[in-house]
Amino acid sequence: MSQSRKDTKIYVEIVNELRLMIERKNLKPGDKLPSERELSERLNVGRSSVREALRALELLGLIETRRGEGTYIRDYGGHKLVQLLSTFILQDENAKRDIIETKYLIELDCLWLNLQKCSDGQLQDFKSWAEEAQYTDDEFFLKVVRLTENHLFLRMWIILKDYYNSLHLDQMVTSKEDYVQLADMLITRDESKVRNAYKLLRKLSKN
Amino acid sequence: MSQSRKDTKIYVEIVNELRLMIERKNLKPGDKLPSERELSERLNVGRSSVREALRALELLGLIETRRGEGTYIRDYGGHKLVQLLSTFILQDENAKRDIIETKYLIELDCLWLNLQKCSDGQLQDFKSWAEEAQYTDDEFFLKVVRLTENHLFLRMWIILKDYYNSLHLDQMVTSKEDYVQLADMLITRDESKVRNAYKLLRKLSKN
DNA sequence: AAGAAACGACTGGTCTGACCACTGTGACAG
DNA sequence: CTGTCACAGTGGTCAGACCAGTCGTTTCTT
Repeated sequence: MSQSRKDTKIYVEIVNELRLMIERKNLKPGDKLPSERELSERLNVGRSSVREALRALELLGLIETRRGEGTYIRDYGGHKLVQLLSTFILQDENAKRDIIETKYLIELDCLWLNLQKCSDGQLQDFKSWAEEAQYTDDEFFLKVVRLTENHLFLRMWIILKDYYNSLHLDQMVTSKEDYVQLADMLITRDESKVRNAYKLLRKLSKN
Repeated sequence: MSQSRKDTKIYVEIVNELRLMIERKNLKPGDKLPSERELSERLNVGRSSVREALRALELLGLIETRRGEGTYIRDYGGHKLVQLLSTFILQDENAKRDIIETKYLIELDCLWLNLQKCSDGQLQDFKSWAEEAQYTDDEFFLKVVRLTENHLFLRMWIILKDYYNSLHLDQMVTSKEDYVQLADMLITRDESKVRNAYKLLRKLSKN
Protein backbone atom coordinates (compact mmCIF):
# COMPACT_ATOMS: atom_id res chain seq x y z
CA MET A 1 0.00 0.00 0.00
CA SER A 2 1.87 2.91 1.30
CA GLN A 3 5.35 1.74 0.72
CA SER A 4 5.41 -1.75 2.08
CA ARG A 5 6.83 -2.57 -1.28
CA LYS A 6 10.09 -4.31 -1.03
CA ASP A 7 11.62 -1.51 -3.02
CA THR A 8 13.45 -0.41 0.09
CA LYS A 9 16.85 -1.90 0.19
CA ILE A 10 17.67 -4.22 3.01
CA TYR A 11 20.57 -2.23 4.26
CA VAL A 12 18.42 0.85 4.67
CA GLU A 13 15.95 -1.14 6.67
CA ILE A 14 18.76 -2.37 8.83
CA VAL A 15 19.87 1.18 9.43
CA ASN A 16 16.37 2.02 10.57
CA GLU A 17 16.26 -1.10 12.65
CA LEU A 18 19.43 0.01 14.38
CA ARG A 19 18.00 3.44 15.00
CA LEU A 20 14.99 1.91 16.67
CA MET A 21 17.16 -0.39 18.71
CA ILE A 22 19.25 2.49 19.90
CA GLU A 23 16.18 4.49 20.80
CA ARG A 24 14.43 1.62 22.51
CA LYS A 25 17.38 0.59 24.60
CA ASN A 26 18.46 4.16 25.06
CA LEU A 27 22.00 3.40 24.01
CA LYS A 28 24.54 6.14 24.32
CA PRO A 29 27.98 6.80 22.89
CA GLY A 30 30.38 4.13 24.05
CA ASP A 31 27.76 1.42 24.27
CA LYS A 32 28.18 -1.76 22.32
CA LEU A 33 26.00 -2.95 19.49
CA PRO A 34 25.23 -6.60 18.83
CA SER A 35 27.76 -8.39 16.66
CA GLU A 36 27.32 -8.57 12.92
CA ARG A 37 26.52 -12.24 13.04
CA GLU A 38 23.95 -11.80 15.76
CA LEU A 39 22.25 -8.94 13.92
CA SER A 40 22.20 -10.98 10.75
CA GLU A 41 20.49 -13.79 12.59
CA ARG A 42 18.06 -11.65 14.56
CA LEU A 43 16.92 -9.74 11.50
CA ASN A 44 16.98 -12.68 9.14
CA VAL A 45 19.29 -11.06 6.65
CA GLY A 46 22.69 -11.86 5.28
CA ARG A 47 25.73 -10.71 7.12
CA SER A 48 26.87 -8.74 4.09
CA SER A 49 23.72 -6.67 4.24
CA VAL A 50 24.34 -5.95 7.89
CA ARG A 51 27.86 -4.93 7.00
CA GLU A 52 26.67 -2.53 4.32
CA ALA A 53 24.51 -0.82 6.89
CA LEU A 54 27.24 -0.70 9.50
CA ARG A 55 29.86 0.52 7.06
CA ALA A 56 27.57 3.33 5.99
CA LEU A 57 27.01 4.38 9.59
CA GLU A 58 30.70 4.15 10.22
CA LEU A 59 31.53 6.42 7.33
CA LEU A 60 29.02 8.84 8.76
CA GLY A 61 30.93 8.74 12.00
CA LEU A 62 27.98 7.43 13.97
CA ILE A 63 29.55 4.17 15.01
CA GLU A 64 33.03 2.82 15.47
CA THR A 65 34.19 -0.72 14.88
CA ARG A 66 37.17 -2.41 16.39
CA ARG A 67 38.31 -5.71 14.99
CA GLY A 68 38.17 -8.45 17.53
CA GLU A 69 36.09 -6.35 19.87
CA GLY A 70 32.88 -5.18 18.33
CA THR A 71 30.87 -2.21 17.17
CA TYR A 72 30.28 0.78 19.37
CA ILE A 73 28.17 3.89 19.25
CA ARG A 74 30.28 6.92 18.81
CA ASP A 75 30.04 10.49 19.94
CA TYR A 76 29.23 12.20 16.72
CA GLY A 77 31.59 14.66 15.17
CA GLY A 78 32.49 15.65 11.66
CA HIS A 79 35.40 13.27 11.02
CA LYS A 80 35.61 11.75 7.62
CA LEU A 81 32.31 13.27 6.67
CA VAL A 82 33.86 16.63 6.25
CA GLN A 83 36.71 15.40 4.16
CA LEU A 84 34.29 13.42 2.10
CA LEU A 85 31.58 15.92 1.57
CA SER A 86 34.09 18.62 0.91
CA THR A 87 35.29 17.01 -2.30
CA PHE A 88 31.75 16.50 -3.39
CA ILE A 89 30.34 19.82 -2.35
CA LEU A 90 33.04 22.39 -2.22
CA GLN A 91 33.75 22.60 -5.89
CA ASP A 92 32.87 26.14 -6.68
CA GLU A 93 34.11 29.32 -5.16
CA ASN A 94 30.79 30.24 -3.67
CA ALA A 95 31.01 27.29 -1.34
CA LYS A 96 34.18 28.71 0.08
CA ARG A 97 32.56 32.05 0.73
CA ASP A 98 29.54 30.33 2.25
CA ILE A 99 31.67 28.50 4.76
CA ILE A 100 33.47 31.58 5.95
CA GLU A 101 30.30 33.61 6.09
CA THR A 102 28.37 30.92 7.90
CA LYS A 103 31.08 30.19 10.42
CA TYR A 104 31.36 33.84 11.37
CA LEU A 105 27.64 34.32 11.71
CA ILE A 106 27.27 31.26 13.85
CA GLU A 107 30.03 32.42 16.08
CA LEU A 108 28.21 35.69 16.44
CA ASP A 109 24.98 33.89 17.20
CA CYS A 110 26.69 31.96 19.95
CA LEU A 111 28.16 35.09 21.42
CA TRP A 112 24.73 36.61 21.43
CA LEU A 113 23.23 33.55 23.06
CA ASN A 114 25.80 33.64 25.79
CA LEU A 115 25.13 37.27 26.32
CA GLN A 116 21.48 36.40 26.83
CA LYS A 117 21.67 33.26 28.83
CA CYS A 118 24.89 33.06 30.80
CA SER A 119 25.15 34.08 34.39
CA ASP A 120 27.58 36.77 35.49
CA GLY A 121 29.65 34.09 37.11
CA GLN A 122 29.96 32.10 33.92
CA LEU A 123 31.02 35.10 31.93
CA GLN A 124 33.47 36.09 34.61
CA ASP A 125 34.98 32.62 34.62
CA PHE A 126 35.25 32.74 30.89
CA LYS A 127 37.06 36.03 30.96
CA SER A 128 39.50 34.76 33.56
CA TRP A 129 40.21 31.77 31.40
CA ALA A 130 40.69 33.97 28.36
CA GLU A 131 43.22 36.00 30.26
CA GLU A 132 45.22 33.21 31.74
CA ALA A 133 45.08 30.19 29.51
CA GLN A 134 46.82 29.36 26.27
CA TYR A 135 44.53 28.60 23.36
CA THR A 136 44.17 28.60 19.62
CA ASP A 137 41.39 30.38 17.81
CA ASP A 138 39.52 27.12 17.46
CA GLU A 139 39.85 26.39 21.13
CA PHE A 140 38.65 29.82 22.11
CA PHE A 141 35.52 29.64 20.05
CA LEU A 142 34.89 26.05 20.93
CA LYS A 143 34.56 27.29 24.47
CA VAL A 144 32.27 30.04 23.33
CA VAL A 145 30.03 27.64 21.48
CA ARG A 146 30.06 25.14 24.32
CA LEU A 147 28.95 27.86 26.68
CA THR A 148 25.67 28.20 24.82
CA GLU A 149 24.78 24.63 25.72
CA ASN A 150 23.16 24.38 22.33
CA HIS A 151 24.24 21.04 20.90
CA LEU A 152 23.01 21.90 17.47
CA PHE A 153 25.21 24.93 17.21
CA LEU A 154 28.05 22.90 18.63
CA ARG A 155 27.71 20.25 15.96
CA MET A 156 27.37 22.74 13.19
CA TRP A 157 30.28 24.80 14.38
CA ILE A 158 32.59 21.82 14.67
CA ILE A 159 31.80 20.75 11.16
CA LEU A 160 32.17 24.28 9.86
CA LYS A 161 35.48 24.63 11.66
CA ASP A 162 36.76 21.49 9.95
CA TYR A 163 35.64 22.72 6.56
CA TYR A 164 37.10 26.09 7.29
CA ASN A 165 40.46 24.66 8.22
CA SER A 166 40.46 22.48 5.15
CA LEU A 167 40.34 25.64 3.06
CA HIS A 168 43.89 26.48 4.11
CA LEU A 169 43.29 30.16 4.28
CA ASP A 170 46.08 32.46 5.32
CA GLN A 171 46.30 32.17 9.05
CA MET A 172 45.53 35.51 10.46
CA VAL A 173 47.29 36.37 13.61
CA THR A 174 45.00 37.36 16.39
CA SER A 175 46.49 38.89 19.47
CA LYS A 176 45.44 37.66 22.83
CA GLU A 177 44.14 41.06 23.75
CA ASP A 178 41.45 40.74 21.14
CA TYR A 179 40.16 37.58 22.72
CA VAL A 180 40.26 39.06 26.19
CA GLN A 181 38.55 42.15 24.93
CA LEU A 182 35.77 40.06 23.44
CA ALA A 183 35.33 38.18 26.69
CA ASP A 184 35.23 41.46 28.48
CA MET A 185 32.56 42.89 26.25
CA LEU A 186 30.38 39.89 26.97
CA ILE A 187 30.26 40.94 30.57
CA THR A 188 28.94 44.34 29.66
CA ARG A 189 26.01 42.56 28.02
CA ASP A 190 26.03 45.19 25.36
CA GLU A 191 25.14 43.55 22.10
CA SER A 192 26.75 46.08 19.82
CA LYS A 193 29.95 46.13 21.81
CA VAL A 194 30.26 42.38 21.53
CA ARG A 195 29.57 42.64 17.85
CA ASN A 196 32.28 45.21 17.37
CA ALA A 197 34.78 43.28 19.42
CA TYR A 198 34.14 40.27 17.25
CA LYS A 199 34.50 42.26 14.07
CA LEU A 200 37.76 43.64 15.32
CA LEU A 201 39.02 40.20 16.20
CA ARG A 202 38.11 38.87 12.79
CA LYS A 203 39.46 41.99 11.16
CA LEU A 204 36.22 42.62 9.35
CA SER A 205 36.29 46.15 8.12
CA LYS A 206 32.64 46.99 7.94
CA ASN A 207 29.54 45.13 8.96
CA MET B 1 53.50 0.78 -0.80
CA SER B 2 50.80 3.28 -0.33
CA GLN B 3 48.03 0.87 0.35
CA SER B 4 50.10 -2.04 1.53
CA ARG B 5 49.44 -0.62 4.97
CA LYS B 6 46.62 -2.64 6.31
CA ASP B 7 45.63 -0.06 8.85
CA THR B 8 43.01 1.43 6.59
CA LYS B 9 39.97 -0.59 5.75
CA ILE B 10 39.51 -1.54 2.15
CA TYR B 11 36.17 0.14 1.80
CA VAL B 12 37.58 3.46 2.92
CA GLU B 13 40.31 3.16 0.35
CA ILE B 14 37.72 2.44 -2.27
CA VAL B 15 35.82 5.56 -1.25
CA ASN B 16 38.99 7.57 -1.70
CA GLU B 17 39.68 5.81 -4.97
CA LEU B 18 36.26 6.86 -6.16
CA ARG B 19 36.85 10.42 -5.08
CA LEU B 20 40.03 10.51 -7.09
CA MET B 21 38.34 8.97 -10.07
CA ILE B 22 35.58 11.54 -9.95
CA GLU B 23 38.05 14.36 -9.68
CA ARG B 24 40.35 13.03 -12.36
CA LYS B 25 37.64 12.42 -14.88
CA ASN B 26 35.74 15.49 -13.76
CA LEU B 27 32.53 13.56 -13.37
CA LYS B 28 29.41 15.51 -12.56
CA PRO B 29 25.98 14.67 -11.22
CA GLY B 30 24.22 12.35 -13.59
CA ASP B 31 27.38 10.67 -14.85
CA LYS B 32 27.74 6.95 -14.54
CA LEU B 33 30.27 5.14 -12.42
CA PRO B 34 31.83 1.82 -13.39
CA SER B 35 29.86 -1.25 -12.39
CA GLU B 36 30.52 -2.96 -9.10
CA ARG B 37 32.10 -5.93 -10.80
CA GLU B 38 34.36 -3.79 -12.90
CA LEU B 39 35.50 -1.76 -9.92
CA SER B 40 36.14 -4.91 -7.97
CA GLU B 41 38.33 -6.17 -10.81
CA ARG B 42 40.14 -2.91 -11.48
CA LEU B 43 40.99 -2.37 -7.83
CA ASN B 44 41.70 -5.98 -7.04
CA VAL B 45 39.21 -6.20 -4.22
CA GLY B 46 36.14 -8.25 -3.55
CA ARG B 47 32.82 -7.07 -4.81
CA SER B 48 31.47 -6.97 -1.27
CA SER B 49 34.08 -4.39 -0.33
CA VAL B 50 33.11 -2.30 -3.32
CA ARG B 51 29.51 -2.56 -2.23
CA GLU B 52 30.29 -1.42 1.29
CA ALA B 53 31.89 1.69 -0.13
CA LEU B 54 29.07 2.36 -2.57
CA ARG B 55 26.36 1.77 0.02
CA ALA B 56 28.03 4.24 2.35
CA LEU B 57 28.18 6.87 -0.36
CA GLU B 58 24.59 6.14 -1.23
CA LEU B 59 23.40 6.65 2.32
CA LEU B 60 25.23 9.93 2.27
CA GLY B 61 23.25 10.85 -0.80
CA LEU B 62 26.32 11.26 -2.94
CA ILE B 63 25.47 8.56 -5.43
CA GLU B 64 22.35 6.85 -6.65
CA THR B 65 22.03 3.26 -7.74
CA ARG B 66 19.41 1.84 -10.02
CA ARG B 67 19.07 -1.90 -10.26
CA GLY B 68 19.69 -3.17 -13.72
CA GLU B 69 21.16 0.13 -14.81
CA GLY B 70 24.11 1.17 -12.76
CA THR B 71 25.47 3.67 -10.29
CA TYR B 72 25.29 7.39 -10.89
CA ILE B 73 26.66 10.48 -9.28
CA ARG B 74 23.97 12.47 -7.64
CA ASP B 75 23.32 16.10 -7.03
CA TYR B 76 23.95 16.40 -3.35
CA GLY B 77 21.24 17.39 -0.92
CA GLY B 78 20.48 16.59 2.65
CA HIS B 79 18.16 13.62 2.06
CA LYS B 80 18.33 10.80 4.47
CA LEU B 81 21.10 12.44 6.37
CA VAL B 82 18.65 14.53 8.30
CA GLN B 83 16.45 11.73 9.38
CA LEU B 84 19.50 9.71 10.25
CA LEU B 85 21.52 12.19 12.15
CA SER B 86 18.48 13.31 14.07
CA THR B 87 18.02 10.12 16.01
CA PHE B 88 21.69 9.82 16.63
CA ILE B 89 22.30 13.36 17.67
CA LEU B 90 19.16 14.78 19.13
CA GLN B 91 18.64 12.46 22.00
CA ASP B 92 18.35 14.64 25.02
CA GLU B 93 15.63 16.94 26.19
CA ASN B 94 17.39 20.12 25.33
CA ALA B 95 17.29 19.14 21.70
CA LYS B 96 13.85 20.64 21.31
CA ARG B 97 14.88 23.97 22.68
CA ASP B 98 18.04 23.86 20.57
CA ILE B 99 16.10 23.35 17.40
CA ILE B 100 13.79 26.27 17.96
CA GLU B 101 16.57 28.52 19.11
CA THR B 102 18.82 27.62 16.24
CA LYS B 103 16.15 27.94 13.60
CA TYR B 104 15.23 31.41 14.74
CA LEU B 105 18.79 32.59 14.90
CA ILE B 106 19.58 31.29 11.46
CA GLU B 107 16.53 33.01 10.08
CA LEU B 108 17.75 36.20 11.64
CA ASP B 109 21.20 35.65 10.18
CA CYS B 110 19.70 35.26 6.76
CA LEU B 111 17.65 38.39 7.12
CA TRP B 112 20.79 40.22 8.11
CA LEU B 113 22.68 38.82 5.16
CA ASN B 114 19.99 39.94 2.78
CA LEU B 115 20.03 43.34 4.32
CA GLN B 116 23.74 43.49 3.59
CA LYS B 117 23.98 41.93 0.22
CA CYS B 118 20.76 42.30 -1.69
CA SER B 119 20.14 45.03 -4.19
CA ASP B 120 17.24 47.42 -3.77
CA GLY B 121 15.57 45.74 -6.68
CA GLN B 122 15.76 42.34 -5.09
CA LEU B 123 14.30 43.57 -1.85
CA GLN B 124 11.58 45.41 -3.69
CA ASP B 125 10.69 42.30 -5.64
CA PHE B 126 10.60 40.36 -2.44
CA LYS B 127 8.25 42.81 -0.83
CA SER B 128 5.94 42.75 -3.82
CA TRP B 129 5.85 39.00 -3.64
CA ALA B 130 5.17 39.11 0.07
CA GLU B 131 2.22 41.38 -0.55
CA GLU B 132 0.66 39.54 -3.41
CA ALA B 133 1.42 35.87 -3.14
CA GLN B 134 0.03 33.15 -0.95
CA TYR B 135 2.55 31.34 1.21
CA THR B 136 3.08 29.39 4.35
CA ASP B 137 5.59 30.35 6.97
CA ASP B 138 8.02 27.79 5.62
CA GLU B 139 7.62 29.10 2.11
CA PHE B 140 8.18 32.66 3.20
CA PHE B 141 11.40 31.94 5.00
CA LEU B 142 12.58 29.55 2.35
CA LYS B 143 12.52 32.52 0.05
CA VAL B 144 14.37 34.58 2.61
CA VAL B 145 17.06 31.96 2.97
CA ARG B 146 17.32 31.43 -0.76
CA LEU B 147 17.84 35.12 -1.25
CA THR B 148 21.09 34.95 0.67
CA GLU B 149 22.54 32.65 -1.97
CA ASN B 150 24.36 30.88 0.82
CA HIS B 151 23.92 27.19 0.14
CA LEU B 152 25.15 26.22 3.54
CA PHE B 153 22.49 28.23 5.31
CA LEU B 154 19.96 26.89 2.87
CA ARG B 155 20.83 23.32 3.71
CA MET B 156 20.93 23.94 7.41
CA TRP B 157 17.65 25.79 7.40
CA ILE B 158 15.87 23.09 5.44
CA ILE B 159 17.10 20.50 7.86
CA LEU B 160 16.09 22.61 10.83
CA LYS B 161 12.71 23.26 9.32
CA ASP B 162 12.11 19.54 9.01
CA TYR B 163 13.18 18.95 12.58
CA TYR B 164 11.09 21.87 13.70
CA ASN B 165 7.97 20.62 11.98
CA SER B 166 8.49 17.19 13.40
CA LEU B 167 8.15 18.68 16.85
CA HIS B 168 4.48 19.37 16.26
CA LEU B 169 4.43 22.60 18.14
CA ASP B 170 1.28 24.59 18.36
CA GLN B 171 0.90 26.29 15.06
CA MET B 172 1.01 29.94 15.71
CA VAL B 173 -1.01 32.06 13.43
CA THR B 174 0.93 34.77 11.75
CA SER B 175 -0.95 37.42 9.91
CA LYS B 176 0.13 38.38 6.47
CA GLU B 177 0.80 41.92 7.60
CA ASP B 178 3.63 40.69 9.76
CA TYR B 179 5.34 39.14 6.79
CA VAL B 180 4.83 42.22 4.66
CA GLN B 181 6.06 44.37 7.47
CA LEU B 182 9.21 42.32 7.73
CA ALA B 183 9.82 42.56 4.01
CA ASP B 184 9.26 46.27 4.26
CA MET B 185 11.76 46.70 7.05
CA LEU B 186 14.37 44.98 4.94
CA ILE B 187 14.15 47.77 2.47
CA THR B 188 14.91 50.34 5.12
CA ARG B 189 18.20 48.48 5.69
CA ASP B 190 17.86 49.21 9.34
CA GLU B 191 19.15 46.27 11.26
CA SER B 192 17.26 46.85 14.46
CA LYS B 193 13.99 47.41 12.65
CA VAL B 194 14.35 44.12 10.86
CA ARG B 195 15.16 42.47 14.13
CA ASN B 196 12.09 43.87 15.78
CA ALA B 197 9.85 42.96 12.89
CA TYR B 198 11.10 39.42 13.13
CA LYS B 199 10.55 39.29 16.86
CA LEU B 200 7.06 40.56 16.39
CA LEU B 201 6.35 37.98 13.74
CA ARG B 202 7.63 35.20 15.93
CA LYS B 203 5.86 36.68 18.91
CA LEU B 204 9.04 36.77 20.94
CA SER B 205 8.44 39.02 23.88
CA LYS B 206 11.90 40.18 24.66
CA ASN B 207 15.22 39.60 22.94
C1' DA C 1 51.35 -20.55 44.40
C1' DA C 2 52.57 -17.07 40.88
C1' DG C 3 53.60 -15.93 36.48
C1' DA C 4 53.84 -17.11 31.62
C1' DA C 5 52.41 -19.43 27.62
C1' DA C 6 48.84 -21.68 25.00
C1' DC C 7 44.36 -22.30 23.77
C1' DG C 8 39.61 -21.39 22.34
C1' DA C 9 35.59 -18.50 21.64
C1' DC C 10 34.16 -14.49 19.65
C1' DT C 11 34.53 -10.32 16.78
C1' DG C 12 35.32 -7.73 12.60
C1' DG C 13 37.65 -7.87 7.57
C1' DT C 14 37.64 -9.82 3.15
C1' DC C 15 36.84 -12.81 -0.70
C1' DT C 16 34.29 -16.04 -3.70
C1' DG C 17 30.58 -17.81 -5.95
C1' DA C 18 25.95 -18.34 -6.43
C1' DC C 19 21.21 -16.86 -7.35
C1' DC C 20 17.53 -13.37 -8.04
C1' DA C 21 15.27 -9.21 -10.21
C1' DC C 22 15.54 -5.71 -13.23
C1' DT C 23 16.76 -2.81 -17.53
C1' DG C 24 18.49 -2.09 -22.19
C1' DT C 25 19.39 -4.02 -26.57
C1' DG C 26 19.50 -6.46 -30.55
C1' DA C 27 18.02 -10.49 -33.28
C1' DC C 28 14.25 -12.55 -35.18
C1' DA C 29 9.53 -13.54 -36.61
C1' DG C 30 5.47 -11.50 -38.27
C1' DC D 1 8.47 -1.77 -40.20
C1' DT D 2 6.94 -3.54 -35.81
C1' DG D 3 6.35 -6.20 -31.96
C1' DT D 4 8.33 -10.08 -29.27
C1' DC D 5 11.65 -12.38 -26.84
C1' DA D 6 16.04 -13.99 -25.38
C1' DC D 7 20.38 -12.49 -23.61
C1' DA D 8 23.94 -9.98 -21.48
C1' DG D 9 24.87 -6.68 -17.99
C1' DT D 10 23.79 -4.55 -13.55
C1' DG D 11 22.56 -4.11 -8.79
C1' DG D 12 20.50 -6.89 -4.48
C1' DT D 13 21.14 -10.55 -1.44
C1' DC D 14 22.84 -14.56 0.63
C1' DA D 15 25.83 -18.38 2.44
C1' DG D 16 30.14 -19.99 3.52
C1' DA D 17 34.86 -19.82 3.95
C1' DC D 18 39.13 -18.03 5.76
C1' DC D 19 42.07 -14.43 7.95
C1' DA D 20 43.25 -11.44 11.82
C1' DG D 21 42.68 -9.40 15.86
C1' DT D 22 40.89 -9.33 21.32
C1' DC D 23 39.92 -11.36 25.57
C1' DG D 24 39.22 -14.60 29.08
C1' DT D 25 40.36 -19.17 30.64
C1' DT D 26 43.15 -23.01 31.06
C1' DT D 27 47.37 -25.18 31.37
C1' DC D 28 52.20 -25.42 31.86
C1' DT D 29 56.43 -23.80 33.80
C1' DT D 30 59.15 -22.07 37.41
